[in-house]
Order: sequence, then C-alpha cells, then structure tokens
Amino acid sequence: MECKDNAQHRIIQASIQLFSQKGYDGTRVAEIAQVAGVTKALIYYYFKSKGEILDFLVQSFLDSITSIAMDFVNANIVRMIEEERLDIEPDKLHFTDAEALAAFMENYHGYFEQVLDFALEQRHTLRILMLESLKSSKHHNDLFKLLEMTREDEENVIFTTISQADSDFNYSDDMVVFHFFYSIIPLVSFAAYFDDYKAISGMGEKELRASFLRSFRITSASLISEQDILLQNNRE
Amino acid sequence: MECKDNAQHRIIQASIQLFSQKGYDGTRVAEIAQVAGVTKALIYYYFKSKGEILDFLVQSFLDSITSIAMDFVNANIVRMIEEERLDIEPDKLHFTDAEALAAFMENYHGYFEQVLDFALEQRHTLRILMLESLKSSKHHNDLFKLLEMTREDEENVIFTTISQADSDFNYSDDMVVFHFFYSIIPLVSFAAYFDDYKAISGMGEKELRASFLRSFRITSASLISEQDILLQNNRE
Amino acid sequence: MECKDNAQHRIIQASIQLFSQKGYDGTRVAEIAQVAGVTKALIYYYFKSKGEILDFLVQSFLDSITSIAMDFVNANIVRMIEEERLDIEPDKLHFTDAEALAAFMENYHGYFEQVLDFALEQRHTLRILMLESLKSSKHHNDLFKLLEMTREDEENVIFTTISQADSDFNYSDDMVVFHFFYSIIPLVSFAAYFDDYKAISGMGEKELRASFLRSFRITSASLISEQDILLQNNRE
Amino acid sequence: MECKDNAQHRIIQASIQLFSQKGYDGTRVAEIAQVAGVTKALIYYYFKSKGEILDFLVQSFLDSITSIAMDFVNANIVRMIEEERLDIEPDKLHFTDAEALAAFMENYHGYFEQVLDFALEQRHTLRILMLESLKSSKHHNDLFKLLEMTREDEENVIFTTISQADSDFNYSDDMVVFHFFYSIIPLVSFAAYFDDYKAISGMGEKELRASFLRSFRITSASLISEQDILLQNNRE
DNA sequence: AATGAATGAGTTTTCATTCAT
DNA sequence: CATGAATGAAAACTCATTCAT
Repeated sequence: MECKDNAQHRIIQASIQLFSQKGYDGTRVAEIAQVAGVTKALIYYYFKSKGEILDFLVQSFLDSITSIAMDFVNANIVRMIEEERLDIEPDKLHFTDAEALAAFMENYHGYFEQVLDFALEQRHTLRILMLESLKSSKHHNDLFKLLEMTREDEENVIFTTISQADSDFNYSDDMVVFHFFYSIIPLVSFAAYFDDYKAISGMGEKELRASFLRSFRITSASLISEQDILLQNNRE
Repeated sequence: MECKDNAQHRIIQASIQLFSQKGYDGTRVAEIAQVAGVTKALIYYYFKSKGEILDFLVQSFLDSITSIAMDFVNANIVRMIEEERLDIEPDKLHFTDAEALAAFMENYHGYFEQVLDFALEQRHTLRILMLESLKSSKHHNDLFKLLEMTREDEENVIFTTISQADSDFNYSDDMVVFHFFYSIIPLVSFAAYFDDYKAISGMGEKELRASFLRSFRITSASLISEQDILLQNNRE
Repeated sequence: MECKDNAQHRIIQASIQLFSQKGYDGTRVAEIAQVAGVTKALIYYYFKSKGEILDFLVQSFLDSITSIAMDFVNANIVRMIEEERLDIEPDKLHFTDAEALAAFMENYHGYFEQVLDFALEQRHTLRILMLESLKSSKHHNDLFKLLEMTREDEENVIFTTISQADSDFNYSDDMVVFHFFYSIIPLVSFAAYFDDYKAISGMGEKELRASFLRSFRITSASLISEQDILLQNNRE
Repeated sequence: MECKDNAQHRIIQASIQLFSQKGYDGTRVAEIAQVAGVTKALIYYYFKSKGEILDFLVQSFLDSITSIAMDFVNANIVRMIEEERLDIEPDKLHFTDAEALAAFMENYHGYFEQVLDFALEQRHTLRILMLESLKSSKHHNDLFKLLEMTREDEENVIFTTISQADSDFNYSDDMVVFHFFYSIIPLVSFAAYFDDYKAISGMGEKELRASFLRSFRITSASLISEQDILLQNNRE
C-alpha cells in the first residue's frame, strides 16, 4: 500500500480542499502549493496545468461512482435476472412475486445509503462538481453524467413501479425530471451543503444523516404503492 | 416611467448574464463592460468594485423574494387568521374546517407556482446565488437565507399538517431538513439548471415546467394526508 | 471686501490642506472636490488643470513673501542709506556708528519675527513648497528662490558683520551656506513641521514660537561680535 | 561576499533613485522596473507592494543610523564613564577636567563628521525620509525618530554644557527645539539638498562639505563656553 | 456657474506558467 | 524530485480630464 504522504497526494488533497472552498477560478496555484506544502514548480512537475488537476479530480470521482453503480447493477439486477425473479421490459420492471420486489427494495435502500455515504465522504469533490456544473466550463455536464449513469437500467426499477393511479404522470419524461431534481440533486446537495447545514442547524453528523434518509424514504415511498404493484403483477 | 436602457442597468444585466455563465471569479470586468456596451471606467463609476456588483445583485434578489413571501403571508395566513379560519399553534396549524384547509392548499400551490415563475425568471441570479453559496465567500450563507426566510410561519403550514401516522418523523428538525433539501434545493436547482436540463432533455419550456410541478405535487402530497387532518380536526 | 465662501476660494483652501497633507502627487482632484464641497467639473471650470492649482498657490505665496522682503528693504536699508547711517560696499556693510548698527539689528530681529509669523500663518503652503522643492518637478527650485530673494542686499548685512576673528570663514560662499542651512531651512522647517512638533513635544503654540526665537537669536548672535565691528569701524 | 548585482538589490537602488527624485507617489512601479532592469512582476516577487519597498528603505536607513549612534555612545560616553572622566547628572554632564571635555568635544566633532558623511552617502534616502515625513503618511514621524534616537544621552552632552550665562534658556525644551531645528534639520537638509545646492552654487563637493562643517562649528560653539565649564568644574 | 455621466490612458497588482540548476 | 527566480499577459482599479446639459 503506497504511502499517502507523498507530494502528489498532498497536491490533490490541497486542490480538493481549495477548489471546494473557493471554486476552481477562485483558487490560486500558489495557494495549492502553500496548503500542500510544496513549491509551485513541483505542481507543474506533476500536472501539466491547473486545469489538469481539476480534470484528474473529476475523473477520479466519476470513475469511483460509476464503479459503485456497476457493482449494484451486477450484484442485484443482473443476479435477479439470472435467478429469473426479475424481468426487464421497456419502461417497466417485472418482478415475479411480491417477495422479489421487497428484496429488491431492501437492496435498493441499502444501495442508496452506500451512495449517500460515498457522497458524504467525497463531499468536497461533489461540491466542486456542482460548482463546475453551474458554470459553462469544460465540466459543465459532469453533474448530468450522474443522471445518465443512473438512468440506464437500475434506477428505472423504481420509477417503473410508480403507482398507475396517477394518470397525469408522463412516465418517461416525468420520471427523469423527478429522478434528477428530487433524487440526484437533493443527494448531491445534501453532501455538498453537509458541513454548512450542520453548522447552521447545530445537528450532529449522524443525526443529520438519519434525518435526510427519512426525507428520502418519504419521497421515494410517495412514488410506490406496493399494493398496486402486486395487483398489477397478479393481473398479468 | 424610467427607461431601462441606461448604462447602470445594462451593467447589471451584463453582470447577471456573465456571472451566471462563468461564475463571479471567472468573469472579467472587461467582459462586463463589453457586453454592457460601456467602458470599464464607467463600471467603477457606478460600483466601487467588482464585488459590489455581486452584492447588489444578490441583495436585490433577496429583497424581491422576501417581498413575495411577505405578500403571501399577509394575503393568506394573516387573512385566514383574521377570518378565524386558521389558528397557529406551536408546531401545528389548526384549520376550522376541511374547506379552510382546501382553500389554503390551493393558495399554497398557487404561491408555489408564483415562486417557481419568479425563480425561472430570475434563474440566472439564482444560479449566481447557488454558485456563491457553495463557495466560502461573503455570500456563503445567502442560499440559507431563503430557508430562514420561509421557515418562520407560512411554510410550516405545510409541514405541521404532515400525517401523524409516521411516528419516526422528528418534526422540528426533519421538517427543516425536508423543506431545505426536498423543497428549496429542488426549486432553486430547477431554476438554476433549467436551460441546461432543457437542452439535454429536449423538452419544451412549458412541458418541463409542468413536469417539475407534477414532481413537486407528488412530493408535497406525500407529507399530507388530508384524512388525518380532518380526523384530527373532528376529534377536537 | 469679497466674500471668502465662494467656490473658487474653497477649492484653493482644500488644495492647500490636501497638498500639504498628502503632497501634490498624493492628492486626487476628487478629494479636493469633496473637501471643497464642489464637483470635480467645477474645479476644471476655475482651473485648467490640477497643476495649475499648484502653480497658483506657489505663485501667490512667493508674491506675498517677496512683498514682505521688499517692504523691509525699503523701510530700513534704503532709509538708512538715505539718512547716511549705512553704506553698502561689496561684501560688506558700513554702519556710521554703533548706534546705527544697534538700530539695524533691532529692526532685523523685528523683521525676522514678522517673517516667522507669516511663515507660521502660511505653514501649509510652505510645507507644499518644501515637498515640491525636494522633487525634481516644475517647482524644484522654488525654495531656493527664497534664498536668492533674501541674498541680494539686506541679508548680507548680517554676514558682513561677522567677527573678523575667524579667519577660516570664507565670506561669500560660507555666508550663503550658513544663511541657507542655518537660517532659511530652520525657519521654513519650523513652519512646515510646526504642527507635528507641537503634537510630539506637547508644547503650546506661543511657547514653541518663543523657544524657536531663542534658538534663532543664539545662532544669529554667534555670527556677530559687536566689539569687533566697533573696532573695525573705528580703525577706518 | 555576496554579489550586489542581484535583482533585488537593483530594485532597491532604482527605488531609492526614483523615490528621491520624483517622490514616492510620483514614481511608477514600471519606472522602477525599467531602471532596475527587471520586469514589474519580479518587483512583486520580492516586495508585496510598492509601499513595502518604501518601508524597507526607510527601515534599513533607520537601522543603520541607529547603529552608528549606538557605536558612538558605547565607544565614547560609556567608555569615559567607565574611565571615570565623565559623570552623567540630570540635565548636566560633569567632566572631571578640562582635558576630558576637550577629548570629548574632539570625539563629538569626529562623530558629527561621520554622521555627515553617512548622511551624504545616503542623501537620496534622507531625501525620501524628508519627503515622507512632510506627508501625513505611514512614515510621517520617521524624521522625528532621528530626534528621539539622539535625544537620550549622548547628544545632551552638548546641550548640558551650554553656558550658564543665558538665563532665558529653558534647558529641557529649548535644547530639544535647538537640537531639532538647528542640528538635525540642517544636517538632513544639507544632505537632502546637497546635489541641488551644489548645482546652484557651483561649489565643489569637498568645498561645500567643508563650508557646511564650518557653519556647524559656529552654531555648536555658540552653545558652549569652555571657560564657564572650567569655572563651574573648579567651583565644585 | 454648475453638474452627472462618461472615458482614455494609465496604474498597481496578480497569476499561471517556465526555466536553469 | 525539487526549487528559487523570473516573466508575459492580463487582471482590477484609478484618475485627470471632458462634455452635454
């Protein structure tokens, strides 16, 4: 296991700290050098430019989160399909029975917590991602990549099980809108604003995390009516 | 009625456009001058510094939104109290009858749409607000001011009517967490990312607005169970 | 008598105050306008440029001091020559008798006090003169003009009466050096630093003025040995 | 021994030259860069701001002159006290014999010449000091620091030996006034105006220096009457 | 006589980046 | 690997001056 106290690592950590505090444009290379305890020139030994530091941070983060998402898909969706408990249809998921759905939902909530913890751990990088996604910069669309990444298969699971009762709901578009603005954005924002919200509210870390999870569950529950799904499944 | 084509106004408009596109730090005063069609020196005639332009924009926005919130409180909460159809108790609202609640909810949804439209109209300034609130700058806490502003009385209306069934819900803290991350943040983000989301999704403006409102209604409905409220009222 | 509260006068007073406090280069036209209570544009109505304000101040001062010097020459030197009590020879003054010398010395000390009081009254302008004379500016030589102005006739009176005992003393050059560095410079500096010295020493205005006069008398006395002069006069 | 041709040294020399010629406010950083043969940016590599260059110059000068004064005190006053040839009493110096006084006076005149030569060598910096001391700037009181520095013990030596005959002389205050306006100011002014006076008078450097020393001796002699001191010593 | 608006040409200062060692 | 010195380009900001009214 490599030593994490080398210069390059310190440069990266200093960059994350400063970019997340002051934004990319608001951070000076000299500041990074100072915080990292190295000279400016050494930064240019490891990175071609200031922009390349940002690229590296963002790419590392996107790689990690993709990896987490892939693991979930492989460990749950793929396995359930192989076990013939789940069948993917266009814009719809078909669970063979209520027990399969319940098992999936449990796994999904576990996955959400895992992603939440990763987001909290990487909250400084997420903050950078939010900052850059708001600017028309190179990394303008990186936040939306999170949307695309989670839109493919696994997330739809949730939205295709939305209660059929609400006939106004335009499934394909509405689902993505809901997913982005009431799932990804709150999650990312929660991580990004975690320290600030904690300071303002005076809540403890665990307390705040638990409170946010309750909010998440209320929102996600609002989309699913298990009875409807069971009936729907039975009807078929 | 004064003409809005004067130099100061053009400077402000140019600043909003550029700050929201490139961020405060990423925007050059020379660019503002160019977009506004004035000289750099004139910008310093009207504003003491680049920072003061930002301060002015943020303050104007906060003043406007405060005014809208105050109007709603005065026109609805205060009026209903005066008409003895509404009674504010600690952490709880008491409507005299179901009809009063229904009337209030309709007004509240109207208010939300009004705020949404204001947010969309001012989406560039909101984008600036988000950007700056993410940085540990002078305007670090300005986004949270929106929270404080709406926490006082009027918003609680909604949260104090949450179904009593969910006994896990820690009313005071959870409500504020929910309100911030599942109400203010999605609204602000929707406005801030409106143009980007539109471009990526290919949806029309009206279509997207309607879709977001449906998501909002689902979320806000999830907190309220009218039956419970009626029962609760009857019980008393 | 013209009213001294008009705009032009206020501009001049403000300029004197600011130039003497911050120097010409350190003073902004906008500051003058603010202190004078007028607009910048009005300053340009009365003066062609910032430099012209300085020129005006300096010229007014030099005119005044020249006038005072001329009055002394006319009232004393000229009169004594007319009364045949004084005879001017190259590098030497010849008094007809000891009484004539004594009368002259008394007048001279009176003149010095008059100049001192004028210098104190105009100490801000003198400060400006010193400041500018130290810079290689347009007014570089204005302080030396004071030297030239007083070198012509009357001052020599003093120096030509120096005790003949000190055979090292090179009359023409040494006298001018002494006059400049131990007469003009202390006088000008006393006026220029008057307020600062007062503040630092804690002495009162009258007290300080009296103390300075005592120092002056000691210095000026050191150059004259009346006995020698009498002897010298008698010998002839 | 380090080479004095490095960039920082050239920046300092250029600053001294320009500040003394055009004043601090009248000097542009670009000019310093040009004269020093470096880029503007390098100036900011060595100094945080234009003001810091001035601070550095002034402080270096004050340090040097303090060091010279301290050396004199230690080498003469302290030594004579140790040798029991000199005794310091409040407001008075007591020399054990006429020979001790004569020795001291010789040393003092040597010291004055040393200070004069240092002042002439540093005349550009002294000019800067005068310029800045006239402005109500940060360095407003730096010229007075020269006064304070020399007021402590060593200088008083001279003034406490003033002839007791002049009963008007208010020793404590008058001495300081005399010291400042007829000793420090002429010395500083002589150095500051040296080049200008030389040009105007047409005198040579050595000639001018000698002439000024003669003026100094006349002034300083005027305060001391050796006979009185001898008598005074004998009486005791 | 007076002014608010406007500006060209500078001024100080910053900063990402390079380079010789 | 590491750095102190150096810089070109551009940034924010200033200021004496003008002009239309």
